[in-house]
Amino acid sequence: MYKNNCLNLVIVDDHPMILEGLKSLLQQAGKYQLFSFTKGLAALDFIQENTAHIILLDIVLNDGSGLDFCKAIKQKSPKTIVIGISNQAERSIIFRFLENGGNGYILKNADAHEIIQCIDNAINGGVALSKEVQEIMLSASSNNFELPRLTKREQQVLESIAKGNTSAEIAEKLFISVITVETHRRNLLQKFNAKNMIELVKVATENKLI
Amino acid sequence: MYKNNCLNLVIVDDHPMILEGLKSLLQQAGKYQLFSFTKGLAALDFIQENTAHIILLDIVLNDGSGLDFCKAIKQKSPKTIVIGISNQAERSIIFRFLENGGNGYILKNADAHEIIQCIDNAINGGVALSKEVQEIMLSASSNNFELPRLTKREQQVLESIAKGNTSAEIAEKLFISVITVETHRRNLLQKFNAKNMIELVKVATENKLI
DNA sequence: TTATTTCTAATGGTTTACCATGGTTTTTTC
DNA sequence: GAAAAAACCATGGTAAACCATTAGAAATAA
Repeated sequence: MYKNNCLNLVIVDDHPMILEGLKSLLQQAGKYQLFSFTKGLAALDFIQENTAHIILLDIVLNDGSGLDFCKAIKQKSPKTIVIGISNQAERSIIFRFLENGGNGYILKNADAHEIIQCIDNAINGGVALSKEVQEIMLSASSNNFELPRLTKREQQVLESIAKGNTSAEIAEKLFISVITVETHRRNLLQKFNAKNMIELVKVATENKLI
Repeated sequence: MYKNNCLNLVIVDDHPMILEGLKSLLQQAGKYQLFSFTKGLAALDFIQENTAHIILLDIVLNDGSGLDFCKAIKQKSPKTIVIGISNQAERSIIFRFLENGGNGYILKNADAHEIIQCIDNAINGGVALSKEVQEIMLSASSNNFELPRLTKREQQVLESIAKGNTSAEIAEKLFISVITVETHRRNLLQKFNAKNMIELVKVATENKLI
Protein backbone atom coordinates (compact mmCIF):
# COMPACT_ATOMS: atom_id res chain seq x y z
CA MET A 1 0.00 0.00 0.00
CA TYR A 2 2.57 2.55 1.12
CA LYS A 3 5.96 1.80 -0.39
CA ASN A 4 7.45 4.74 1.40
CA ASN A 5 9.69 3.75 4.26
CA CYS A 6 8.89 6.58 6.63
CA LEU A 7 5.26 6.47 7.62
CA ASN A 8 3.50 8.85 9.92
CA LEU A 9 2.20 6.84 12.84
CA VAL A 10 -0.13 8.47 15.34
CA ILE A 11 -0.75 7.01 18.78
CA VAL A 12 -3.85 8.07 20.70
CA ASP A 13 -3.98 6.91 24.29
CA ASP A 14 -4.61 8.68 27.56
CA HIS A 15 -2.25 6.49 29.55
CA PRO A 16 1.22 7.99 29.49
CA MET A 17 2.77 4.64 30.29
CA ILE A 18 1.18 2.95 27.32
CA LEU A 19 2.07 5.88 25.13
CA GLU A 20 5.67 5.70 26.20
CA GLY A 21 5.75 1.94 25.79
CA LEU A 22 4.37 2.02 22.27
CA LYS A 23 6.67 4.82 21.28
CA SER A 24 9.64 2.96 22.60
CA LEU A 25 8.63 -0.22 20.80
CA LEU A 26 7.92 1.44 17.50
CA GLN A 27 10.99 3.62 17.55
CA GLN A 28 13.03 0.46 17.47
CA ALA A 29 11.27 -0.60 14.29
CA GLY A 30 12.72 2.53 12.76
CA LYS A 31 10.40 3.08 9.88
CA TYR A 32 7.88 5.33 11.57
CA GLN A 33 7.66 9.00 12.27
CA LEU A 34 5.81 9.00 15.58
CA PHE A 35 3.17 11.40 16.87
CA SER A 36 1.13 10.97 19.99
CA PHE A 37 -2.02 12.42 21.52
CA THR A 38 -3.86 11.82 24.74
CA LYS A 39 -7.16 13.05 23.36
CA GLY A 40 -9.19 11.81 20.43
CA LEU A 41 -10.21 15.30 19.37
CA ALA A 42 -6.58 16.39 19.21
CA ALA A 43 -5.87 13.51 16.84
CA LEU A 44 -8.81 14.53 14.67
CA ASP A 45 -7.40 18.04 14.51
CA PHE A 46 -4.04 16.62 13.54
CA ILE A 47 -5.30 14.66 10.54
CA GLN A 48 -7.20 17.72 9.40
CA GLU A 49 -3.93 19.42 8.51
CA ASN A 50 -1.47 16.54 8.30
CA THR A 51 -1.18 13.08 6.87
CA ALA A 52 -1.49 10.12 9.17
CA HIS A 53 -0.71 6.82 7.51
CA ILE A 54 -1.43 4.77 10.59
CA ILE A 55 -3.33 5.52 13.79
CA LEU A 56 -3.20 3.36 16.89
CA LEU A 57 -6.36 4.27 18.73
CA ASP A 58 -7.27 3.48 22.31
CA ILE A 59 -10.92 2.52 22.70
CA VAL A 60 -11.40 4.05 26.12
CA LEU A 61 -10.53 7.73 26.02
CA ASN A 62 -11.61 10.39 28.43
CA ASP A 63 -12.93 12.65 25.69
CA GLY A 64 -15.04 10.07 23.94
CA SER A 65 -15.18 6.54 22.58
CA GLY A 66 -12.53 5.21 20.24
CA LEU A 67 -15.37 3.60 18.31
CA ASP A 68 -16.71 7.00 17.38
CA PHE A 69 -13.29 8.46 16.71
CA CYS A 70 -12.54 5.59 14.37
CA LYS A 71 -15.59 6.39 12.31
CA ALA A 72 -14.76 10.09 12.31
CA ILE A 73 -11.19 9.46 11.24
CA LYS A 74 -12.27 7.21 8.41
CA GLN A 75 -14.67 9.84 7.16
CA LYS A 76 -12.03 12.51 7.06
CA SER A 77 -9.25 10.30 5.83
CA PRO A 78 -10.42 6.96 4.47
CA LYS A 79 -6.93 5.82 3.51
CA THR A 80 -5.60 6.09 7.05
CA ILE A 81 -5.10 2.74 8.69
CA VAL A 82 -6.84 2.72 12.06
CA ILE A 83 -5.98 0.04 14.59
CA GLY A 84 -7.76 -0.26 17.91
CA ILE A 85 -5.68 -0.76 21.04
CA SER A 86 -7.48 -1.62 24.21
CA ASN A 87 -7.90 -3.72 27.29
CA GLN A 88 -11.49 -4.20 26.22
CA ALA A 89 -11.69 -7.84 25.19
CA GLU A 90 -15.41 -7.69 24.53
CA ARG A 91 -16.39 -9.49 21.38
CA SER A 92 -19.09 -6.99 20.51
CA ILE A 93 -16.74 -4.06 20.83
CA ILE A 94 -14.16 -5.60 18.55
CA PHE A 95 -16.77 -6.17 15.88
CA ARG A 96 -18.23 -2.72 16.25
CA PHE A 97 -14.79 -1.21 15.87
CA LEU A 98 -14.19 -3.12 12.65
CA GLU A 99 -17.66 -2.21 11.41
CA ASN A 100 -16.76 1.42 11.96
CA GLY A 101 -13.94 1.01 9.50
CA GLY A 102 -11.14 -0.14 11.78
CA ASN A 103 -8.31 -2.01 10.10
CA GLY A 104 -7.45 -4.03 13.14
CA TYR A 105 -7.63 -4.56 16.86
CA ILE A 106 -4.88 -5.33 19.33
CA LEU A 107 -5.22 -6.12 23.01
CA LYS A 108 -2.92 -4.34 25.37
CA ASN A 109 -1.47 -7.58 26.61
CA ALA A 110 0.04 -8.27 23.18
CA ASP A 111 3.82 -8.42 23.06
CA ALA A 112 6.17 -6.25 21.05
CA HIS A 113 6.65 -8.70 18.24
CA GLU A 114 2.94 -9.23 17.84
CA ILE A 115 2.20 -5.53 17.69
CA ILE A 116 4.77 -4.81 15.05
CA GLN A 117 3.68 -7.75 12.97
CA CYS A 118 0.04 -6.68 13.19
CA ILE A 119 0.88 -3.21 11.98
CA ASP A 120 2.89 -4.62 9.10
CA ASN A 121 -0.08 -6.78 8.21
CA ALA A 122 -2.32 -3.75 8.07
CA ILE A 123 0.16 -1.83 5.95
CA ASN A 124 0.12 -4.66 3.46
CA GLY A 125 -3.63 -4.37 3.17
CA GLY A 126 -4.55 -7.03 5.69
CA VAL A 127 -6.46 -6.91 8.93
CA ALA A 128 -4.39 -6.44 12.07
CA LEU A 129 -5.65 -8.74 14.79
CA SER A 130 -3.61 -9.85 17.74
CA LYS A 131 -3.68 -13.52 18.61
CA GLU A 132 -6.04 -13.20 21.52
CA VAL A 133 -8.39 -11.01 19.51
CA GLN A 134 -8.62 -13.69 16.86
CA GLU A 135 -9.47 -16.24 19.51
CA ILE A 136 -12.19 -14.04 20.92
CA MET A 137 -13.69 -13.45 17.50
CA LEU A 138 -13.83 -17.16 16.80
CA SER A 139 -15.34 -18.08 20.15
CA ALA A 140 -18.73 -17.11 18.82
CA SER A 141 -20.60 -20.06 20.19
CA SER A 142 -19.94 -19.04 23.77
CA ASN A 143 -21.66 -15.73 23.44
CA ASN A 144 -24.94 -17.10 22.20
CA PHE A 145 -27.26 -14.18 22.50
CA GLU A 146 -26.77 -11.15 20.33
CA LEU A 147 -26.25 -7.92 22.22
CA PRO A 148 -28.57 -5.21 20.96
CA ARG A 149 -26.97 -2.20 19.40
CA LEU A 150 -27.94 1.07 21.05
CA THR A 151 -28.37 4.42 19.42
CA LYS A 152 -26.61 7.43 20.87
CA ARG A 153 -29.73 8.68 22.55
CA GLU A 154 -30.61 5.31 23.94
CA GLN A 155 -27.12 5.06 25.34
CA GLN A 156 -27.48 8.43 27.05
CA VAL A 157 -30.87 7.53 28.46
CA LEU A 158 -29.65 4.16 29.65
CA GLU A 159 -26.66 5.69 31.38
CA SER A 160 -28.89 8.18 33.10
CA ILE A 161 -31.30 5.49 34.17
CA ALA A 162 -28.41 3.46 35.55
CA LYS A 163 -27.52 6.42 37.74
CA GLY A 164 -30.94 6.20 39.28
CA ASN A 165 -32.56 9.14 37.52
CA THR A 166 -36.28 9.14 36.84
CA SER A 167 -37.78 9.82 33.44
CA ALA A 168 -38.62 13.36 34.45
CA GLU A 169 -35.05 14.05 35.52
CA ILE A 170 -33.65 12.58 32.34
CA ALA A 171 -36.05 14.63 30.23
CA GLU A 172 -34.89 17.78 31.95
CA LYS A 173 -31.24 16.93 31.50
CA LEU A 174 -31.51 16.08 27.81
CA PHE A 175 -33.98 18.85 27.02
CA ILE A 176 -36.59 16.47 25.67
CA SER A 177 -40.11 15.54 26.65
CA VAL A 178 -40.80 12.98 29.35
CA ILE A 179 -42.83 11.13 26.78
CA THR A 180 -39.79 10.76 24.57
CA VAL A 181 -37.74 9.44 27.42
CA GLU A 182 -40.41 6.88 28.09
CA THR A 183 -40.37 5.87 24.46
CA HIS A 184 -36.63 5.29 24.68
CA ARG A 185 -37.22 3.30 27.84
CA ARG A 186 -39.68 1.08 26.09
CA ASN A 187 -37.42 0.54 23.11
CA LEU A 188 -34.55 -0.31 25.43
CA LEU A 189 -36.63 -2.87 27.30
CA GLN A 190 -37.67 -4.45 24.04
CA LYS A 191 -34.16 -4.53 22.62
CA PHE A 192 -32.83 -6.25 25.69
CA ASN A 193 -35.93 -8.32 26.19
CA ALA A 194 -35.91 -7.26 29.83
CA LYS A 195 -38.94 -7.02 32.07
CA ASN A 196 -37.83 -3.95 33.97
CA MET A 197 -35.09 -1.41 34.19
CA ILE A 198 -33.20 -3.10 36.98
CA GLU A 199 -32.82 -6.22 34.89
CA LEU A 200 -31.84 -4.11 31.92
CA VAL A 201 -29.19 -2.19 33.83
CA LYS A 202 -27.86 -5.46 35.19
CA VAL A 203 -27.48 -7.03 31.74
CA ALA A 204 -26.05 -3.84 30.29
CA THR A 205 -23.38 -3.52 32.97
CA GLU A 206 -22.53 -7.19 32.75
CA ASN A 207 -21.85 -6.67 29.08
CA LYS A 208 -19.93 -3.47 29.58
CA LEU A 209 -22.43 -1.38 27.69
CA ILE A 210 -22.52 1.25 30.41
CA MET B 1 17.29 5.66 52.93
CA TYR B 2 19.53 4.46 50.13
CA LYS B 3 22.28 6.97 49.42
CA ASN B 4 23.62 4.85 46.61
CA ASN B 5 22.93 6.31 43.20
CA CYS B 6 22.36 3.10 41.29
CA LEU B 7 19.36 1.28 42.69
CA ASN B 8 18.01 -2.04 41.52
CA LEU B 9 14.48 -1.44 40.33
CA VAL B 10 12.28 -4.38 39.46
CA ILE B 11 9.14 -4.04 37.37
CA VAL B 12 6.53 -6.77 37.50
CA ASP B 13 3.76 -6.48 34.94
CA ASP B 14 2.26 -8.86 32.43
CA HIS B 15 1.55 -6.19 29.85
CA PRO B 16 4.55 -5.79 27.56
CA MET B 17 3.45 -2.29 26.60
CA ILE B 18 3.37 -1.11 30.18
CA LEU B 19 6.66 -2.82 30.88
CA GLU B 20 8.27 -1.13 27.93
CA GLY B 21 6.76 2.22 28.86
CA LEU B 22 7.97 2.09 32.43
CA LYS B 23 11.42 0.97 31.38
CA SER B 24 11.65 3.77 28.89
CA LEU B 25 10.51 6.33 31.45
CA LEU B 26 12.82 5.14 34.18
CA GLN B 27 15.83 4.73 31.96
CA GLN B 28 15.66 8.45 31.36
CA ALA B 29 15.90 9.06 35.09
CA GLY B 30 19.27 7.33 34.90
CA LYS B 31 19.70 6.25 38.44
CA TYR B 32 18.17 2.82 38.23
CA GLN B 33 19.39 -0.58 37.20
CA LEU B 34 16.26 -2.03 35.66
CA PHE B 35 14.93 -5.57 35.82
CA SER B 36 11.57 -6.74 34.62
CA PHE B 37 9.32 -9.76 35.02
CA THR B 38 5.93 -10.70 33.68
CA LYS B 39 5.19 -13.11 36.51
CA GLY B 40 5.05 -12.49 40.22
CA LEU B 41 6.70 -15.77 41.07
CA ALA B 42 9.65 -14.95 38.87
CA ALA B 43 10.12 -11.73 40.79
CA LEU B 44 10.00 -13.63 44.08
CA ASP B 45 12.70 -15.94 42.78
CA PHE B 46 14.77 -12.95 41.81
CA ILE B 47 14.76 -11.34 45.25
CA GLN B 48 15.70 -14.69 46.75
CA GLU B 49 19.17 -14.39 45.24
CA ASN B 50 19.47 -10.71 44.43
CA THR B 51 18.85 -7.35 45.98
CA ALA B 52 15.84 -5.38 44.85
CA HIS B 53 15.72 -1.89 46.24
CA ILE B 54 12.44 -1.02 44.62
CA ILE B 55 9.69 -3.12 43.09
CA LEU B 56 6.91 -1.75 40.93
CA LEU B 57 4.21 -4.37 41.18
CA ASP B 58 1.14 -4.77 39.04
CA ILE B 59 -1.92 -5.76 41.06
CA VAL B 60 -3.51 -7.91 38.38
CA LEU B 61 -1.10 -10.62 37.32
CA ASN B 62 -1.95 -13.85 35.61
CA ASP B 63 -0.10 -15.95 38.15
CA GLY B 64 -1.63 -14.41 41.26
CA SER B 65 -2.65 -11.22 42.97
CA GLY B 66 -0.21 -8.38 43.49
CA LEU B 67 -1.68 -8.03 46.96
CA ASP B 68 -0.35 -11.44 47.91
CA PHE B 69 2.97 -10.93 46.17
CA CYS B 70 3.44 -7.68 48.07
CA LYS B 71 3.07 -9.49 51.37
CA ALA B 72 5.41 -12.27 50.25
CA ILE B 73 8.03 -9.82 49.08
CA LYS B 74 7.91 -7.90 52.33
CA GLN B 75 8.35 -11.09 54.29
CA LYS B 76 11.41 -12.12 52.35
CA SER B 77 12.86 -8.66 52.05
CA PRO B 78 11.32 -6.10 54.41
CA LYS B 79 13.59 -3.31 53.28
CA THR B 80 12.49 -3.52 49.65
CA ILE B 81 10.22 -0.70 48.62
CA VAL B 82 7.09 -2.10 46.99
CA ILE B 83 4.87 0.17 44.96
CA GLY B 84 1.59 -1.01 43.45
CA ILE B 85 0.86 -0.13 39.85
CA SER B 86 -2.60 -0.80 38.56
CA ASN B 87 -5.71 0.26 36.75
CA GLN B 88 -7.65 -0.86 39.80
CA ALA B 89 -8.95 2.32 41.36
CA GLU B 90 -10.87 0.50 44.07
CA ARG B 91 -10.49 2.15 47.42
CA SER B 92 -10.54 -1.11 49.28
CA ILE B 93 -7.79 -2.59 47.12
CA ILE B 94 -5.53 0.39 47.67
CA PHE B 95 -5.91 0.08 51.41
CA ARG B 96 -5.40 -3.65 51.37
CA PHE B 97 -2.21 -3.21 49.39
CA LEU B 98 -0.86 -0.72 51.90
CA GLU B 99 -1.92 -2.96 54.77
CA ASN B 100 0.11 -5.73 53.17
CA GLY B 101 3.17 -3.58 53.52
CA GLY B 102 3.10 -1.66 50.26
CA ASN B 103 5.02 1.61 50.23
CA GLY B 104 2.79 3.23 47.67
CA TYR B 105 0.21 2.93 44.94
CA ILE B 106 0.17 4.47 41.49
CA LEU B 107 -2.61 4.35 38.93
CA LYS B 108 -1.64 3.52 35.39
CA ASN B 109 -2.99 6.79 34.11
CA ALA B 110 -0.33 8.71 36.03
CA ASP B 111 2.11 10.67 33.93
CA ALA B 112 5.88 10.27 33.75
CA HIS B 113 6.67 13.11 36.10
CA GLU B 114 4.27 11.83 38.70
CA ILE B 115 5.65 8.32 38.62
CA ILE B 116 9.23 9.42 39.06
CA GLN B 117 8.32 11.78 41.86
CA CYS B 118 6.36 9.08 43.65
CA ILE B 119 9.27 6.70 43.50
CA ASP B 120 11.59 9.38 44.83
CA ASN B 121 9.16 9.96 47.66
CA ALA B 122 9.25 6.32 48.57
CA ILE B 123 13.05 6.23 48.45
CA ASN B 124 13.14 9.07 50.91
CA GLY B 125 11.00 7.10 53.29
CA GLY B 126 7.65 8.52 52.30
CA VAL B 127 4.55 6.93 50.88
CA ALA B 128 4.25 6.95 47.09
CA LEU B 129 0.72 7.85 46.10
CA SER B 130 -0.23 9.26 42.72
CA LYS B 131 -2.55 12.22 42.70
CA GLU B 132 -5.65 10.32 41.75
CA VAL B 133 -4.94 7.67 44.36
CA GLN B 134 -4.80 10.35 47.02
CA GLU B 135 -8.12 11.70 45.82
CA ILE B 136 -9.69 8.27 45.99
CA MET B 137 -8.40 7.69 49.49
CA LEU B 138 -9.76 11.00 50.68
CA SER B 139 -13.00 10.88 48.73
CA ALA B 140 -14.50 8.25 50.92
CA SER B 141 -14.05 10.28 54.05
CA SER B 142 -16.49 12.70 52.49
CA ASN B 143 -18.35 9.63 51.37
CA ASN B 144 -18.41 8.94 55.03
CA PHE B 145 -22.04 8.07 55.27
CA GLU B 146 -22.54 5.02 57.40
CA LEU B 147 -23.56 2.08 55.39
CA PRO B 148 -26.92 0.93 56.68
CA ARG B 149 -27.04 -2.45 58.36
CA LEU B 150 -29.40 -4.80 56.63
CA THR B 151 -31.46 -7.50 58.26
CA LYS B 152 -31.44 -10.99 56.83
CA ARG B 153 -34.75 -10.55 55.14
CA GLU B 154 -33.83 -7.18 53.71
CA GLN B 155 -30.66 -8.68 52.33
CA GLN B 156 -32.63 -11.44 50.63
CA VAL B 157 -35.16 -9.02 49.22
CA LEU B 158 -32.43 -6.67 48.02
CA GLU B 159 -30.57 -9.46 46.27
CA SER B 160 -33.73 -10.57 44.58
CA ILE B 161 -34.53 -7.05 43.49
CA ALA B 162 -31.02 -6.69 42.08
CA LYS B 163 -31.68 -9.70 39.91
CA GLY B 164 -34.58 -7.86 38.36
CA ASN B 165 -37.41 -9.62 40.17
CA THR B 166 -40.67 -7.80 40.84
CA SER B 167 -42.29 -7.65 44.25
CA ALA B 168 -44.77 -10.33 43.25
CA GLU B 169 -42.00 -12.69 42.20
CA ILE B 170 -40.06 -12.08 45.37
CA ALA B 171 -43.14 -12.66 47.48
CA GLU B 172 -43.69 -16.00 45.80
CA LYS B 173 -40.09 -17.05 46.27
CA LEU B 174 -39.90 -16.13 49.93
CA PHE B 175 -43.43 -17.33 50.74
CA ILE B 176 -44.54 -13.98 52.08
CA SER B 177 -47.14 -11.44 51.05
CA VAL B 178 -46.49 -8.90 48.33
CA ILE B 179 -47.36 -6.26 50.88
CA THR B 180 -44.55 -7.41 53.11
CA VAL B 181 -42.09 -7.31 50.27
CA GLU B 182 -43.17 -3.77 49.57
CA THR B 183 -42.64 -2.88 53.18
CA HIS B 184 -39.10 -4.22 52.98
CA ARG B 185 -38.61 -2.22 49.82
CA ARG B 186 -39.67 0.95 51.56
CA ASN B 187 -37.46 0.31 54.52
CA LEU B 188 -34.52 -0.35 52.22
CA LEU B 189 -35.09 2.88 50.34
CA GLN B 190 -35.21 4.79 53.61
CA LYS B 191 -32.12 3.15 55.02
CA PHE B 192 -30.11 3.99 51.93
CA ASN B 193 -31.81 7.30 51.43
CA ALA B 194 -32.32 6.36 47.79
CA LYS B 195 -35.09 7.60 45.55
CA ASN B 196 -35.62 4.38 43.67
CA MET B 197 -34.47 0.81 43.46
CA ILE B 198 -32.00 1.38 40.65
CA GLU B 199 -30.14 3.94 42.73
CA LEU B 200 -30.30 1.60 45.69
CA VAL B 201 -28.93 -1.35 43.77
CA LYS B 202 -26.19 0.85 42.40
CA VAL B 203 -25.07 2.03 45.84
CA ALA B 204 -25.35 -1.45 47.27
CA THR B 205 -23.20 -3.02 44.57
CA GLU B 206 -20.67 -0.22 44.77
CA ASN B 207 -20.29 -1.01 48.43
CA LYS B 208 -20.16 -4.73 47.86
CA LEU B 209 -23.34 -5.35 49.82
CA ILE B 210 -24.74 -7.62 47.14
C1' DT C 1 -38.14 -11.41 81.54
C1' DT C 2 -38.65 -7.29 79.73
C1' DA C 3 -37.18 -4.47 75.88
C1' DT C 4 -35.98 -4.10 71.22
C1' DT C 5 -35.67 -5.40 66.76
C1' DT C 6 -37.34 -7.86 62.97
C1' DC C 7 -40.79 -9.83 60.23
C1' DT C 8 -45.14 -9.82 58.99
C1' DA C 9 -49.41 -7.61 57.06
C1' DA C 10 -52.91 -4.14 56.22
C1' DT C 11 -55.45 0.40 54.32
C1' DG C 12 -55.50 3.77 51.04
C1' DG C 13 -53.45 6.79 48.18
C1' DT C 14 -49.74 9.06 44.66
C1' DT C 15 -46.35 8.64 41.40
C1' DT C 16 -43.68 6.44 38.14
C1' DA C 17 -42.91 2.78 35.11
C1' DC C 18 -44.51 -0.09 31.53
C1' DC C 19 -47.60 -1.32 27.30
C1' DA C 20 -49.68 -0.58 22.46
C1' DT C 21 -49.95 2.19 18.76
C1' DG C 22 -49.27 5.83 15.57
C1' DG C 23 -47.40 9.97 13.76
C1' DT C 24 -43.76 13.89 12.47
C1' DT C 25 -39.27 15.60 11.80
C1' DT C 26 -34.43 15.24 11.54
C1' DT C 27 -30.33 12.72 10.51
C1' DT C 28 -27.83 9.14 8.28
C1' DT C 29 -26.92 6.13 4.63
C1' DC C 30 -26.86 4.40 0.04
C1' DG D 1 -32.12 12.58 -3.77
C1' DA D 2 -34.69 8.60 -2.18
C1' DA D 3 -34.80 5.19 1.56
C1' DA D 4 -33.91 4.00 6.10
C1' DA D 5 -32.91 4.88 10.69
C1' DA D 6 -33.13 7.62 14.63
C1' DA D 7 -35.15 11.02 17.49
C1' DC D 8 -39.11 13.15 18.80
C1' DC D 9 -43.99 13.58 20.68
C1' DA D 10 -48.65 12.05 21.58
C1' DT D 11 -53.10 9.38 23.62
C1' DG D 12 -54.86 6.38 26.80
C1' DG D 13 -54.51 2.76 29.63
C1' DT D 14 -52.52 -1.04 33.16
C1' DA D 15 -49.25 -2.54 36.38
C1' DA D 16 -45.89 -1.81 39.50
C1' DA D 17 -43.39 0.96 42.51
C1' DC D 18 -43.35 4.33 46.06
C1' DC D 19 -45.39 6.87 50.35
C1' DA D 20 -47.46 7.26 55.25
C1' DT D 21 -48.96 4.97 59.01
C1' DT D 22 -50.36 1.36 62.01
C1' DA D 23 -49.93 -2.89 64.32
C1' DG D 24 -49.58 -7.83 65.90
C1' DA D 25 -46.40 -11.87 66.19
C1' DA D 26 -41.89 -13.77 66.43
C1' DA D 27 -37.23 -13.71 67.13
C1' DT D 28 -33.32 -11.70 69.67
C1' DA D 29 -30.79 -9.11 72.90
C1' DA D 30 -30.55 -6.74 77.53
